[in-house]
Amino acid sequence: MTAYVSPASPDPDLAEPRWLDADEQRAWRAWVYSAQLLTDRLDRELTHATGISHAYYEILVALSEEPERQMRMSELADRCLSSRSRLSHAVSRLEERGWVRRQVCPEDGRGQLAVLTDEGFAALEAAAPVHVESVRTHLFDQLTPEQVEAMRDFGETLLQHLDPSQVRGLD
Amino acid sequence: MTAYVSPASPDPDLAEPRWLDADEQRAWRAWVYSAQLLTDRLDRELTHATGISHAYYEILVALSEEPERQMRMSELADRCLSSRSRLSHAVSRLEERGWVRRQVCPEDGRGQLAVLTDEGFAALEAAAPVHVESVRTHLFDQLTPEQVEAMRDFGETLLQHLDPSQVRGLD
DNA sequence: GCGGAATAGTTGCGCCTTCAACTACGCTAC
DNA sequence: GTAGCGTAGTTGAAGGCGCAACTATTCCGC
Repeated sequence: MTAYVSPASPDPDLAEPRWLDADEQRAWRAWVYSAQLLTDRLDRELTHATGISHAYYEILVALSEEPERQMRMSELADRCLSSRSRLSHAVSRLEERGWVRRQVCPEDGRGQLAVLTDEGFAALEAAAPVHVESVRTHLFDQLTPEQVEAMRDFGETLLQHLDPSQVRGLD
Repeated sequence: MTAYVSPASPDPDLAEPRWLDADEQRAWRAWVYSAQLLTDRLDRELTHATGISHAYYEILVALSEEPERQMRMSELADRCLSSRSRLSHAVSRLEERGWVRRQVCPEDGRGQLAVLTDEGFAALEAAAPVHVESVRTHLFDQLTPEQVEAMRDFGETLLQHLDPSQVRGLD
């Protein structure tokens, strides 16, 4: 830890970069690669088997978990880690499929409610088994219980830093 | 483990879905959220500070690590977890910036070599400190050494399943 | 060598996402 | 009540990416 000490500057622009050592590099790359491969694989399998991308699937799931199967657009965007713009476009596409419908919010005339239709719920019910099987195959079946626990710990630690408000949504 | 046993069918389409229990659900969500938030954050910080997206950055890094700073298009695509099409598009953009140049491969007339230019290398050198600082701030600074080790273990396990050929590239 | 299959890479189209500009409504102060 | 500001959500243009179709070259059997 004393091999190289850069001046303790408060401004990262001026300080010597805190480069990764070989072990950190390896850990970092293992994470980047595995995370991208896993998300790509799950998205592709879901899309090809059901015609629903993971992004759209997440929207349907979020709505289905609400008591009335409806949500304010902004809440839905936050829940799905989506920008408002992105969600707006996505809901338009889902409306075209007849899976979601927009409705003005009674309490706030500016707001919109996204409502999951019965057709949307049926589409979700059809897609869910496909998705859970992918997640089992490519994630849980590959891991020991200890690794699953480590994954949870790791994920929650990061989540606490990156977006503490989402930690509450884990149940 | 005996509470619910579905018939052991070889065909996932016919078997009862292997739903996630509450703990698995929680671990899964923590991972999905944290992975997406982290990749989004890193990509955004890099893009805003340097004008280079993480996808483009990866291409420059891969080329810079080669002895001659050049690579066959297909090798580069594999290394960057990119489709050939995607890489071809990306290299065209990087060529427009003067950071990469295409060159026919002497050994194989079908092949192309992507070559990192001096300008491209300079752009990478300017961007690297920004990126490493983001990775430190949002990842390593948040984790204990044990969590880093668990992250590596987890990543390598998944990588071994999803794309064993990439395991060798970790160094 | 030559015909057919396989491989390397590119291209155009369409969908998705981002960004900035925009509309519409609500809230507060005066 | 109305001016001004903040919030909710939408829109259109521009760029990234996947897919399928395409060209060009090499490989292989004969």
